[in-house]
Amino acid sequence: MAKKAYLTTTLPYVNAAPHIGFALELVQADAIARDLRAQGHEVFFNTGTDEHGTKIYENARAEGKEPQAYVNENTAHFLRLVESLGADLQAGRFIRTTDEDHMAAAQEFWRRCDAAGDIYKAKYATKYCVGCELEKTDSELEGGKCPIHPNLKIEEREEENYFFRFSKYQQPLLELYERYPDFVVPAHRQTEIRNFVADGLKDFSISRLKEKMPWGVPVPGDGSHVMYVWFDALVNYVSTLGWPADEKKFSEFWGTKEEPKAIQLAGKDNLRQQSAMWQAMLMSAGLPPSRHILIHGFITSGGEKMSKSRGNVIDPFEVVEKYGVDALRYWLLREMPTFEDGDFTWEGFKEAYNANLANGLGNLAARVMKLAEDNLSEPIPEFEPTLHVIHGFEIKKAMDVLWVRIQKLDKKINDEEPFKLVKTDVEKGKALIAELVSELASIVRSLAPFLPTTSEKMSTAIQANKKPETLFPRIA
RNA sequence: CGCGGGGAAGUGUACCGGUUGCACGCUUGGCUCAUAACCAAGAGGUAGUGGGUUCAAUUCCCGCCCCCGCAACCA
Repeated sequence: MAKKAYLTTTLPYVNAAPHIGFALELVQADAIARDLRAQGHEVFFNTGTDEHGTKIYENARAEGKEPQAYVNENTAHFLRLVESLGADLQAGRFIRTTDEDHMAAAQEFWRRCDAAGDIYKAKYATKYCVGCELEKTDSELEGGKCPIHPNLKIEEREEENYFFRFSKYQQPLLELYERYPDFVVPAHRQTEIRNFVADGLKDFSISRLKEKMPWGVPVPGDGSHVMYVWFDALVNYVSTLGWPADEKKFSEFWGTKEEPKAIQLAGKDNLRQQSAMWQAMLMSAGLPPSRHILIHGFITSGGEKMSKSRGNVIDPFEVVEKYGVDALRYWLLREMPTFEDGDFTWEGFKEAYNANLANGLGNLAARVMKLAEDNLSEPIPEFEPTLHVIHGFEIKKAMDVLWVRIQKLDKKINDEEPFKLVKTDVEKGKALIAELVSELASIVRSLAPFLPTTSEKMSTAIQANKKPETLFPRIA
């Protein structure tokens, strides 16, 4: 029986168009999933969309739409992104937090936390701007005033909310980090979260009054509240596996308390939710923790945060349309540091594309296969089996190794001049060319987790002993 | 206030205390199988800043400046 593995992205909130940052997370997850498959694992790949909450409710109303219709439209864009990036959903799921089974699972999850004594009602103070007719968070206020209505006083309002006993899990969380020093990757993120937890935890609110915001999962046993959006959203990581109904599937992929297996990806802004809050929720519900939380950085654009007002937003679809999926995948996986921030500019993208895809990989494939096509009478016998190439989730480093091999192969051709050798010593020349092709084949195999489409094309060319169509035309 | 990360050739990055390495870009030379590609050589950095420890610091310690994330309800 194949070993089972589980991998998930966070679920993007569908109140805006898909962001290139989510493309990064998806592609990283997909590369790791493919690498795990190359190791013989059966991988459950999860991604999807987060569809409840205030922002969505308001946006839908602003557009005069029913919330469900609104999220249906927006989710379609995310689904299209997943498909156009070549993320491999076979034996996985694109989950939506409005899916029936997920909502039922969220309610069951709530019941278990409640049964564990971790949910209680308390007063919750909110800050309300009469001008906006909205509740405001501290980070939305400037000097205690609403930046849009600085003349109006912020009103303090109180309401009853359900709270989750986060504070109870301080010690268990610290033990979890102790037990798995590589729980959060990279290590400095684990340091960060450990310090945060060690500083003390405050219980957090997990519901909203339904009369104010009905767009959420109903709280079990209390018709006047809905779950606060991310309590419901986090549960997707287990509901996607059919939890609570399918115990077997759940424990096979998610793992057990003795052997947790789930690998989660998230951006650095999500460290706390994934590696502390969600883990505490799992403990409360009596479920095994995750095994790894992989934290990636942010993509800036021209050195600045992407934002509509700055007009520097990079649209992942545009990159794919212009240069192809693998060009974008390449940039995200190798030009972007795996765990740190990276900067996208079109000039930088083009430079990297020309240097490494057109001149590097593409040109090498062309020169080797031209030699093969002209001089070998048949394809090389067999490919060597694929070895998995990503170690410690260091995607960029794994790719760097491949590009060193590309460089070496180019050098070998220059040094040993097979194009001359075939003219002076046919047999030796052919043997050398066959050697070059098999090294290319080996590189191609290792490339599959990162650039699956290109790997496929090159592999076809090698098996046919034909020079492939231009893989990556140079960008002028 | 606090927690975490980072400041190095034009740009992006690696490293253990002991002549700063790599990639892209640039200059020159070589080759012609290849996508004006490939290979070689070269130019280019007082490693944010001020102290300290040391025979010796980019690498360790302290102060300061600047950038990023978190700062608890903002997916």
